[in-house]
Amino acid sequence: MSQAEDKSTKSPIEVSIPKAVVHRLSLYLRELQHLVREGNETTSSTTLGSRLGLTDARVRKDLAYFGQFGHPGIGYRCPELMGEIKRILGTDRQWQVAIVGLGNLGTALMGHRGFADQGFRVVAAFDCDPGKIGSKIHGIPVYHIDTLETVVRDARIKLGIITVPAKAAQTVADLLVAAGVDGLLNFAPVTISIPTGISKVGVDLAIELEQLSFDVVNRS
Amino acid sequence: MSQAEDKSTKSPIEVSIPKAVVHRLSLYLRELQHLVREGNETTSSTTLGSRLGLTDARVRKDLAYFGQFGHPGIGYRCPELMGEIKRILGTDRQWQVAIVGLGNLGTALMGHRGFADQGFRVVAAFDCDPGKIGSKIHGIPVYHIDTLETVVRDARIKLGIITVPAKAAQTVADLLVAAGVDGLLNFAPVTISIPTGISKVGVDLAIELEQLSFDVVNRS
DNA sequence: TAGATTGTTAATCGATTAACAATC
DNA sequence: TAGATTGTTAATCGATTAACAATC
Repeated sequence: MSQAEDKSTKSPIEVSIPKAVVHRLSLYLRELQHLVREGNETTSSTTLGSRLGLTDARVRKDLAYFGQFGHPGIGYRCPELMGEIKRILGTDRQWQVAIVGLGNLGTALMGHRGFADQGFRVVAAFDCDPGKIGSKIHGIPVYHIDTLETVVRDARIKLGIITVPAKAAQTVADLLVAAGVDGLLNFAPVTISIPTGISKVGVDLAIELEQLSFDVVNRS
Repeated sequence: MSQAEDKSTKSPIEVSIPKAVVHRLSLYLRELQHLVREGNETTSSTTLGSRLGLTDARVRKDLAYFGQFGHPGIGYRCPELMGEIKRILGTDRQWQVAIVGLGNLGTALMGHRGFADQGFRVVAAFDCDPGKIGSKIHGIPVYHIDTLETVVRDARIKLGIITVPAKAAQTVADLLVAAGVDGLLNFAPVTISIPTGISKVGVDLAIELEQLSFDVVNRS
């Protein structure tokens, strides 16, 4: 029964991966980037864990979901593990990203250094303010939202960032999906509906402050 | 032994509340705000849950951590429940907030509507660019970072938002803590260390995109 | 070899769901 | 009363931790 167990090749999704694990994968990647900058060639689950407030067992278990990346007695080689995590997260490639809604936040995100650093390139922005359309912000062209479908298709944009007011978010989501994007990052404080097969992540910055507020009020 | 069980008054922290529960509390609050805007006076755990992709049991269980807010046969009265959640989150009051680091993101957050809507008032901003100091952005005064301690104390600022580059984040965190803030919202992509008793929430926007990327690449 | 550290199994812990008596 | 919906208990499910043989 256990004749030809396929050990080395973990093909995409045999077991479904908990969201928390994927999130920590990003944390590991970020920490590895720091470690490399500090001149480390290898690291260990203990180091990685203690820097992030996790147990060493947790780190090893998380990575074990995806394969065997460590070396007993040695630890993990930083560049190697970084490569593996990027491959798993899908950031071993460049993603073309569109931003819709050029209020304060949308405009800021067009120039957000952290996106470029991790392989996300904002290549188009959309708004309906005639004063902005046709201009470039942070070197990125601003288009009228009516041209979204064409521009998104032509530029092979696969991820969309929604920074419009809450009441416009669903409409914009529908537009982006119709234009063929695969995933949406939604900053509007509403739950948007999307077809199955499309991915979605929601970020509500006020919620983060609320979590902080709770913590402050209820700490012992 | 079970004589004088204290049933009605759930005093702060008997059992420690899972983070996930507190996060959903914010989601409930947001959804209740929408429901009220749509003209609903009451709602149910089923409605609330299905709008957020949760089971009704989950909603009731989450709320039960904090008390009995519902009415059997009727459901939850929206304004009542909103009030309770705000009280639990600590957003039944106004918080004075400072932002440190006026790059793209910091500047944008100074005018972020969502913060004000939930009771967070950005009352001071700090940078070290002489071109910005003394000016007002979105009506908020910009100070030199050297004056942080005085300004933060005088304005009774209890929450700090860090939007400086990664390498400056720890220094800024130390400054804010020394000035007497109780909580930090950190947008720099590093783990910052803070004394016990101080609260911290970290947001790395690139991580959110990485989670999206993973989802897109690994969906079935 | 001795020391370090992995990947993985078993034991623990915690969170979620299902079910239902109690209540309006 | 009948229908709706709560708060809560018990059962299930999943994630975390501890421990350790295997390996460099």
